[in-house]
Amino acid sequence: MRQVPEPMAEKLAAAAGGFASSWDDVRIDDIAAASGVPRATLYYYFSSKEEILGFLLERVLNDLASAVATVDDETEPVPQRLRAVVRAQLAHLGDNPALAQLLTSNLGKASKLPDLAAAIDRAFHRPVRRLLAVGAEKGLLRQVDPDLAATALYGAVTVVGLRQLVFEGNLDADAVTAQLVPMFWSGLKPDGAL
Amino acid sequence: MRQVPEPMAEKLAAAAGGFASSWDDVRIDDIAAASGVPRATLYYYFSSKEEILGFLLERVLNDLASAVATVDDETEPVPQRLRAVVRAQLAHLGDNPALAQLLTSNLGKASKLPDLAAAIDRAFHRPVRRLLAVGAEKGLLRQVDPDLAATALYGAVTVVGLRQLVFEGNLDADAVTAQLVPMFWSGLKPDGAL
Amino acid sequence: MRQVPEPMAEKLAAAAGGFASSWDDVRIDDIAAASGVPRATLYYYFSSKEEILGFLLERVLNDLASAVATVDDETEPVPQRLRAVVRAQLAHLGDNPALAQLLTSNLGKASKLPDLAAAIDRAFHRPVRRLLAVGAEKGLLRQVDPDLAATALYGAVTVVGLRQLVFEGNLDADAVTAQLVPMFWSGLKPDGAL
Amino acid sequence: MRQVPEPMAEKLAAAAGGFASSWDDVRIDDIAAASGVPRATLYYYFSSKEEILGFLLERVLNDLASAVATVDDETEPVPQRLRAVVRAQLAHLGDNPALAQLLTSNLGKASKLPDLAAAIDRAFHRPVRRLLAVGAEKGLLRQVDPDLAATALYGAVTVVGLRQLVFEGNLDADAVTAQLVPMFWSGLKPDGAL
DNA sequence: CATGAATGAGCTTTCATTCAT
DNA sequence: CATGAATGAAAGCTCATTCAT
Repeated sequence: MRQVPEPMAEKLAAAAGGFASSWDDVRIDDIAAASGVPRATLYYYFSSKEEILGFLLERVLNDLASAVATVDDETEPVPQRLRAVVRAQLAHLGDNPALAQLLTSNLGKASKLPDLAAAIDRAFHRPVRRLLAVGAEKGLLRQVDPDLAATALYGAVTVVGLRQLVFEGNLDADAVTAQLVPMFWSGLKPDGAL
Repeated sequence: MRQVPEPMAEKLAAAAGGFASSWDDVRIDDIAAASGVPRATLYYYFSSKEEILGFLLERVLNDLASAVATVDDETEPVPQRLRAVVRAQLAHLGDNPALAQLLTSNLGKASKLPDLAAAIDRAFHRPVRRLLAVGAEKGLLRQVDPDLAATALYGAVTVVGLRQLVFEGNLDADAVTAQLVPMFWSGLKPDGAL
Repeated sequence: MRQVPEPMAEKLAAAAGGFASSWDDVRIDDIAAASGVPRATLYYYFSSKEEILGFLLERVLNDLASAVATVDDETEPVPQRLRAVVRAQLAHLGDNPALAQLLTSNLGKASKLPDLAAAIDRAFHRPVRRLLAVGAEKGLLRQVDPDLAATALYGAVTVVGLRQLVFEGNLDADAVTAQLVPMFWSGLKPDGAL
Repeated sequence: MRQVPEPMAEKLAAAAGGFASSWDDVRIDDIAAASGVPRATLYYYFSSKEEILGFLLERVLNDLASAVATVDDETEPVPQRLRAVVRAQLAHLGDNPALAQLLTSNLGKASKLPDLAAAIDRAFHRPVRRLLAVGAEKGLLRQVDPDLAATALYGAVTVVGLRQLVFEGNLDADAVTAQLVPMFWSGLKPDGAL
């Protein structure tokens, strides 16, 4: 894969907005037409259609990782940080609905896109995992396996987010955060129960 | 779609074990070869490849719905019922790893398989949603949007379950339940905190 | 490669008449159009374009081998037999000009068509080699390496034959035989010379 | 076609050593990589890929023509001259195995490379044809059509030579000459026969 | 009811070639 | 003079699907 010129990367990312469905249903011709980049030029920069998908997904995941890093203020208390991270992830889903669906619809291809798993980890799991580890260390939260808990949060956040997008058409990050975070923070049990 | 003879349905379900990857990467020939059902015969029963996927997924989801219904003892207290339902879902994932991955990898096709969304709802969302509604009604748990909470649980359960399957190769339903359910029940906050 | 139905084999052989040039300049579409066999059907029977070439060439070489076997009367004296064999080869070239050129133009692909070398041996080299071996054994001709001599005859016959086809447009097997065989039989030296 | 700088010509000729197979299987990129001449630079000097082939083949044929002219001592008797010419042709084949194969594998393109036929004539046919004409004129050899005989010799020499190269890996020009020339000079008939 | 044979439609990919620098 | 970047124009091939038996 050659170094992709930034204007072209942007054209592709913009075009990806139209590829909500399964990547296999998207033809190279569609990508070429939607992005304005000639088919053969795509193959000059990418060596396969799959590599284009990988490029798009990694790009959006890197964006998310940056966004999360930006909002995560280490001077804040852990609960607020957790809320901020989740909110950033939801907001990002809401801002990139098509790419988010593309990501979810193509997790099956993750094995063929080895870097993808790492990018998902960087964008979703790692920030949460670290937060949980720090919190647990300081006694600021219950002892849980940070890995499993981070995965559970990832699943909950993405699935809830996508569901909103699919059924509502848009995603109000604040509203969803307001529901989701307390559920994770305080649990389902009624106040006062064990 | 004609009524599929049960022996053939079982052959297909068994063969599906090999189709972990994206459904589009599976050729009709592969299905025919793996199941022993001649290609043209598949077309006698199904009208398209997609219909085969739908059949397989609905079948496994109906299994799950039954399993969940079986373990959900309405005479038990809500927390135990929640635990039993989650455990049944995880156990089912562990027993049908390939189909579980097939399901997750092909959520993107859900729009083309309208019955699929309903089957997922029956198997995953509805039992939890009802439990949460009942619990909330009786004041047995915190007020949460049952729909959103059920979705969050669905996401957490399936993503954690698949992650175990992919990384560990198998899924210990009891162990994962023991971690996941308290996390949802009591939340992440340390005992005594608000 | 599936068993090719005879009608289709004939359509292909007939169509090959138009493919005098390099095989690489012939597109699958051309073959489909010229033979009336749909492109996809060609791929049902052959697994690659190269396999089609191999099929055509082996077919014509098998024809030639049969023709040679038919005219080679073992009760005749060796010189007459040699003449008959060479004449049959030239006549065959003349009857299948396009395939003959295809054969010669694609010797470079022989390495990829392993059976081709064997078919050439059966059709051209072996009959001559045997004749030379028999003749030499009986003292009916000069001691020569039968292998090399057969190769030399093969080269002379095919190159002369093709040259006639290219420059004259047709090939008079009798006339060419009448020139070529004495040259090989009596040599270039003048009568009486050493 | 621009005047090709000699260093580049040599690089190309050297690189051609790797292109034994059909010219169509050689990509411009391969030529660029093997010769070290950038792809676009090739297009600065040649106007098409075919022109590169033509250049290479004419170059080697001109070499051969020179070599033949050098060894053909007009003061020698015809038989010795014939032997010397054939030996020179075989030696040249042995010294340029890849280009020799390239030439033979691409005779089918001769029609598109009009100069090629002329170059083959100069290198292979003409010297022999002239010798035969001179010999016949002086009664030094049997009356044969010089054109046909020269073609037969060309076919025999090149096919035998290439066969040696392919099967033995190298070509002992003296040994092959020692077998081939007597066969052409004295024929296959046993001494004393008609 | 089941199937082997056949095919239309369309895919990804390749590669010779051009051109701005 | 020389070249990296870019692309138009196919090419080979695949595969879901149909159909005669």
